[in-house]
Amino acid sequence: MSISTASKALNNTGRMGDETRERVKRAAADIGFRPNALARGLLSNRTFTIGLLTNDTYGRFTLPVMAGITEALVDHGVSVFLCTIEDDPALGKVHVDAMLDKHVDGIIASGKRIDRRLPVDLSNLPVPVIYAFTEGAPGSVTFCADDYQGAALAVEWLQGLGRRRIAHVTGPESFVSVRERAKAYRDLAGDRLPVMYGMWSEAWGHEAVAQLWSAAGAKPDAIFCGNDQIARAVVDALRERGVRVPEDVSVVGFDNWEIVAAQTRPPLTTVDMNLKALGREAGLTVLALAEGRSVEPGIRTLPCELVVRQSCGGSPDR
Amino acid sequence: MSISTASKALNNTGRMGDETRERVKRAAADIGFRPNALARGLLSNRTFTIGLLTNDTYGRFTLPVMAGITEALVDHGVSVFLCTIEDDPALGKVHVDAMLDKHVDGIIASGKRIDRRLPVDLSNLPVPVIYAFTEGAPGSVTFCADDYQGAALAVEWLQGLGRRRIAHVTGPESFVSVRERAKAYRDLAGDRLPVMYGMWSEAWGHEAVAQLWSAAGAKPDAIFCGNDQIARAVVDALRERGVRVPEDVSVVGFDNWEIVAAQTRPPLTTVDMNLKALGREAGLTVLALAEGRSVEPGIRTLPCELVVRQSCGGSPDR
DNA sequence: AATTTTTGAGAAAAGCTTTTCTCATATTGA
DNA sequence: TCAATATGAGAAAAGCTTTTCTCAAAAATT
Repeated sequence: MSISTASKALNNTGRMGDETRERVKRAAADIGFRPNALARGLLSNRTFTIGLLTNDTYGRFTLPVMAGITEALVDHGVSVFLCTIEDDPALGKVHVDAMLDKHVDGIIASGKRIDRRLPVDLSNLPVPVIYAFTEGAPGSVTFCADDYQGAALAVEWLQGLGRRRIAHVTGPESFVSVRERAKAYRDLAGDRLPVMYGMWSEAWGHEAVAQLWSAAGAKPDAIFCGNDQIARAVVDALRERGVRVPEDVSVVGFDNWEIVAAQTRPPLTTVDMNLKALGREAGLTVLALAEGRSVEPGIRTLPCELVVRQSCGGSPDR
Repeated sequence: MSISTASKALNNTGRMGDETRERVKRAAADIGFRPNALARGLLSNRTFTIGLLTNDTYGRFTLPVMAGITEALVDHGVSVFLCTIEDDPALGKVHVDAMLDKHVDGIIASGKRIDRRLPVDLSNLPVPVIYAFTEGAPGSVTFCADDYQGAALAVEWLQGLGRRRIAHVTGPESFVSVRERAKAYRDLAGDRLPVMYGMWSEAWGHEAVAQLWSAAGAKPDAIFCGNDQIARAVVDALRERGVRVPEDVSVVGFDNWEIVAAQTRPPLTTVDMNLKALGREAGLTVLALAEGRSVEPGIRTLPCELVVRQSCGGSPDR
């Protein structure tokens, strides 16, 4: 039995008798033959390997993205190198070089905010690069969540529950995500209340509630928060003041960070950015690029969805 | 110029004139030559690639471990495949097979608790396997944190601050980690107070405080918590009751989960399991195994350390 | 029955390095 | 000056697949 015959039998290629083909396959299965992906890659220029590059140390955003990528690609036999580069360009270069040496089929760049570049140069690489939840190079394909739409979802939900004095407590104005969300808030909730920019911390949530409740005049009946950590703090601060959530005030978060949203009392209704779906799309897209299919460049925006828990009233609570 | 001469020049091997060697190196640098790791691996049976397998979806434990592995191995040119298998054996097999096909030099199995196996068979693999923060197969090398020592650190710290009625609010007794920590607590703090087993949730932290403060008799002057989430809830619950932390009661957590420990008011003094160091050791160990060096099997326990913030009093607070 | 077509299987090359061996030239010593 | 040694460089094989080409035997056609 020649090597080439065996190869053709196993790959269902070439011409040969059905009986021979079967016999080869059986023998291969018997001895547990697994073709060497390296030799294969050497020939085909495909390694069924991609790299995921991120500066998101805690994995808050990158892990869901990664889960989506893996889910989409594992069926295609693709494995993923995860490289967490803090904000160190030298380290970034080392990792990228390592990936290139290993001939990854493509690279997905990700991060912790959509308006910052990774501290590493990904232009003119010999492999396709696509961006997911981080700022992409011009002319590249970039995936990100639709902050405006997500925020609109939140505000409309509050309005649908009859809330009319909705406050918006959010992160630093320097984030585009923050500005997008604030824009949706202003467009929909009017501008009776100013947007409260601050920090991504619980401390700011407490502080914001203190400001709102110490101001003169009518208090808000709903607070739309820029992320779940702020929302959690807001809920805690309200409880400490004896304000009931959701009876007196509805609170919506952003991110659907399980670990925060589900542990808050009451659990947070919050906007989910569908990062897993984003990862899935990104994965499928590098794969397409790697296979030589062409893909329209540009920014692809994926819709968010609202996860309803109990911090607003509405359906899943009493 | 022959290919073999070039190879020898670049690898500083073989005999040749210094001038030739230099010339080759310069030329290689000029054209940006990078040796193909696949061809290299085909020959040397080393791919400078390892797999990290985990069922820890949120990356709470695995990400620090991964950071350690990467940190230790990136200098050796090793890249890491991250495979998150929920608790799905089929998915696990797919991922392991994919890694084997790609001829990883070794596999590190990790997880979210040290007394559960990953739902996948890693015995009789053609590559070395080591375990980090998950239960290993008999005869394997396993790394884990020293729960007893970590807990002792916490209790002794409280005692050093003059606390005498120390309570222990922790997770489910089914976890060995919980039992180990409880053992240290009992050995050191005596058994005036029963260990309070419960769940890994904030709800349990609140509940436990309610139980402690509704019981008759003297109240605790310190609470050693089984993890940071419980600790956080305990701190919140105490504050709600008007009990001052750390003036009236000191609280220690476990895990040093930044995102919880640092956001708690006051920030938590807590035990850090040094997962990054654990990852580093694990990485270096697979590498050793991959290079054919022999390694003593068994369970290696790495010491925890106490991270002092403000929830106990003591140094970094007023 | 002789020739053409079809069919099945093997040989060889390619993909990129590294390593071992061989060989020609330069150098040293007698 | 001639033989023996040292030195530098190239040829070839190996590592594992896949693909293209070649070729012999079987089948079909005239």
